[in-house]
Amino acid sequence: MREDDLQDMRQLPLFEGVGASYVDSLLRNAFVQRFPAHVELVHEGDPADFLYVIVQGQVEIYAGYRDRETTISVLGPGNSFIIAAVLLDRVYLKSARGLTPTRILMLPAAAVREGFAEDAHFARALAVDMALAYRGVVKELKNQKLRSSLERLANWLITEDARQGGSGQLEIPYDKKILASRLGMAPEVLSRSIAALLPYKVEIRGRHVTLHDREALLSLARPIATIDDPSC
Amino acid sequence: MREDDLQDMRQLPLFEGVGASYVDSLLRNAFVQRFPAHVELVHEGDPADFLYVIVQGQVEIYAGYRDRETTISVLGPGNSFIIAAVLLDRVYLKSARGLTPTRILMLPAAAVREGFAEDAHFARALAVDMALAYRGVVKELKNQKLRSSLERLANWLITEDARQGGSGQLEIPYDKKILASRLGMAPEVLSRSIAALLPYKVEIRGRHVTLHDREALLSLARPIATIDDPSC
DNA sequence: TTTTTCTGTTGATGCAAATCAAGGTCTGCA
DNA sequence: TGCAGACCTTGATTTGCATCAACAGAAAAA
Repeated sequence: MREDDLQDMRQLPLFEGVGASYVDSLLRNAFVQRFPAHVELVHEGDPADFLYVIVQGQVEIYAGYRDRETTISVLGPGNSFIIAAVLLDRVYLKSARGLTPTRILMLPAAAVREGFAEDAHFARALAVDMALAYRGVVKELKNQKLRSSLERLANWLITEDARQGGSGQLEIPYDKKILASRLGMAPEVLSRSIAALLPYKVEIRGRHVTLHDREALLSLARPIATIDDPSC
Repeated sequence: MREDDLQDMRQLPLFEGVGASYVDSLLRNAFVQRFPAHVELVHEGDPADFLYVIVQGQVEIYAGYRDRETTISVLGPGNSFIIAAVLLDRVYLKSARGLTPTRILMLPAAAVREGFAEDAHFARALAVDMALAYRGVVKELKNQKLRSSLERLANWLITEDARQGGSGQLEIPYDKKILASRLGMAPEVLSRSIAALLPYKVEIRGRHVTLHDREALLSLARPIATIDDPSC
């Protein structure tokens, strides 16, 4: 790994609070890989050989069944994926592919498991990461089981707006068909749901969204902390 | 805590591989509580004051939104719940109530967090438990997003049969309306789905189920390891 | 016991969302 | 510049599931 790559990697949230010398010993066994867009990085059912950390680009986490496919989440720089499979030494439950060209840090699974046993700070960082991921999925399961398509979209818009600064102006960060899959609906339904938000003063042109009346949208969406608050 | 209670607690999977003296020091701050059926043990949105471990009885984990409610899972003896909230010192994302009278071990959250930092074996046990729980929710999310009601029921029957010994004879371990909520459907839909399984030689009388033709049911359900295999 | 309440089934109906189909728009590329 | 192939939208139709309603049977309470 090149020296300036190393510099970048040390800053990753996963290594926060972990001793510098230990981070470096982990990184010595790791490598950074570039992948073109649309390449499958991980396939569900395969043994978990690596822990992946995104350095650059967007990664879609998805899963398939029969001829169907659904997006579980879309991750960006700083996010890691499949910690649980690595820790338990089992197969991946989800697949992953880059939506853009990506730069990915790959940590050999065995080194991560050893790290968990040897360095308490690293163990804590892994556990915190996993706990956050766990709560994320629980929220998503509640989102799916308790809400209609329109409610999911409305709440996504509000949450995403907040994440992008809360100005009422936001960009959908990926294709609409990916968003539809993430929200658990067919692309056609997303199109129609967007149209259905017109009375709530939501304007969508391409990927750019303007929320002209946040109060109206809020009264439809009715977000609650235990589903929608990312800091909760 | 009484001495024979202590004996029971030391056997819990959560303490497997953890030094006996450390387990005892944890248990000194803990207590075992009995609750009558239908009592709410934990309410979503409340701060996580305790880690709960089921000693006896069944506990329904559920969540609400507006006037709706859904069952996330039903847990039994040996299972713990809300590790992630305790570890992160955040609020519970789900509520819990006993379906039967229960006996619950309650570990103060602060002690658990200290334990994670102080005892590497306990930290590992917690992390493994959390990783398994995480993978369970991921599977459930896939189950919800990728399958129809009928497919979910068919796969549940197969998995539950395997869990109960694989004899083709099984008992539904709780009310059908709880099962319906767990499977993400209205009780009426469960009734009709059961009727729809008649051509597949599934016989249901009350809570007792007989699978007369597992092959036929398998061809409908089409289970896959990354959703249905509990050991994966 | 009788009465009441709860659980589960069945029928009728309405709605949400998937599917099928066609056309328009944008993008990358020859 | 023009074409091929995406992405997205809109319309028509079907399907899956929820809802409403009524009732039977079982369990709990009087």
